[in-house]
Amino acid sequence: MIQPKHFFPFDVNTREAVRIQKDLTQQVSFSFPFHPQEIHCLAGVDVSYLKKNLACAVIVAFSYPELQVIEAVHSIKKVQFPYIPGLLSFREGPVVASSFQLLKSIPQIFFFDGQGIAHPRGVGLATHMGILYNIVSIGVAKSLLVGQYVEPRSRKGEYSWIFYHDQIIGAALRSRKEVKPIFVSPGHRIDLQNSIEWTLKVTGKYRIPEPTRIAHLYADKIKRNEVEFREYQ
DNA sequence: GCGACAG
DNA sequence: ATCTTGTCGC
Repeated sequence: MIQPKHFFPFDVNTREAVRIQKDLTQQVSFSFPFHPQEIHCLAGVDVSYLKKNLACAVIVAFSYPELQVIEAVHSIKKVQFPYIPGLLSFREGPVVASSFQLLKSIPQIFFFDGQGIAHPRGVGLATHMGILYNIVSIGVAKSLLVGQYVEPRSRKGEYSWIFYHDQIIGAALRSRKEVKPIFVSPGHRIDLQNSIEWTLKVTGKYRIPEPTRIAHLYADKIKRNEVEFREYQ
């Protein structure tokens, strides 16, 4: 299984959380460790809520390029941290960590529902988890947290940079024609250009890339107790 | 002080 | 994130 460098920090307050992020931001890497040809397994991570403070983290692993589901795991856990823009990982990180313990596959790229480095301190959920597990991660958010961008052209695949403090931190990517863009930024061990390219490679006819979209659908099944207990592979 | 603000 | 059906439009 994929082991974290250390256990996810818990019982931290806002000040400590910010301190941790400022420390983590210096550990981000942008060098992709794989040859495009050797990518055969990807994953999508999504967190939803069964009740006000009862979260469910889903991780779905896919074969690439077929994008067939190889494995799907989930864990349910009470969240102990409030939702504060910029500190999402301290709220959802613990549940995601629980799901990681159940994952047997070893995805080479993880897509997260949230920001990568397009964050006030450069450490969004994707980046934080990426560093903690030393995995390749990409942040794919449905809305912007920080920065400014000009509307990208309407064709699928078009994108514009997201600027923050005169720095390019991500891209507003048109994942589907005529539809609101998604906000892509490197999580860890990957650069922006590759983040955009890989996101497009796993994007079909929907605005949300398949990994994250399917993970979200699994969460819906769980809410309706329609979880399939079939063992994958 | 005011407004912004991932999921 | 979540509460929620049909409906307008490319």
